[in-house]
Amino acid sequence: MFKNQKTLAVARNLIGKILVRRVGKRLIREIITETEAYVGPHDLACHSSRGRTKRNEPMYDEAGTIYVYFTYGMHWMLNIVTEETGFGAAVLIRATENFKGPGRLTKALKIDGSLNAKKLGKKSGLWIESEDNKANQAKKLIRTPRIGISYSGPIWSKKLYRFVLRD
DNA sequence: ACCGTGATTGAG
DNA sequence: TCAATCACGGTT
Repeated sequence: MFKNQKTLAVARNLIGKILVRRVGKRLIREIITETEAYVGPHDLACHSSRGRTKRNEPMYDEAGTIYVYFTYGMHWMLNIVTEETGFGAAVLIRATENFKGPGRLTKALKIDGSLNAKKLGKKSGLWIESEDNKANQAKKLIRTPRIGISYSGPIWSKKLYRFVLRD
């Protein structure tokens, strides 16, 4: 699903799907309720817009790669890489049903830099359940501008690239 | 509205 | 080197 769709479509379609995290023997299953699309190097809010750096290197790997980075001295952000290898686009998972906010989500699911650049799947212990669920079939989406990216200027900061599942 | 917190970045 | 910034969250 990450390879064959545009980043915006991936962001939209991830809403309502189930994010699964293995921590020890336990599986945490969470319905994704909020995502944001970072659509490529032309998108001034996207990390790839300023070229390849050590931090954003995983964004240039194949679709389905996990891109986790640390910000504000405290928080890990979880992204899934999209589009063609070498392009530099991703979807930020901002929240699930029980964990609102990207920093709280990663904390709850024990997601940190050790997952960076790994692939979604059983091996890494983080994946998306392929089956749709009821919430996905009946999903009612709201689109808004992305959060916390005012630095990207008047055009990109206004794009409706954030998707939220209506409560 | 303000600030903690520390890695990352780009400028010098 | 170094200062500014930051895809946040908790508190005032």
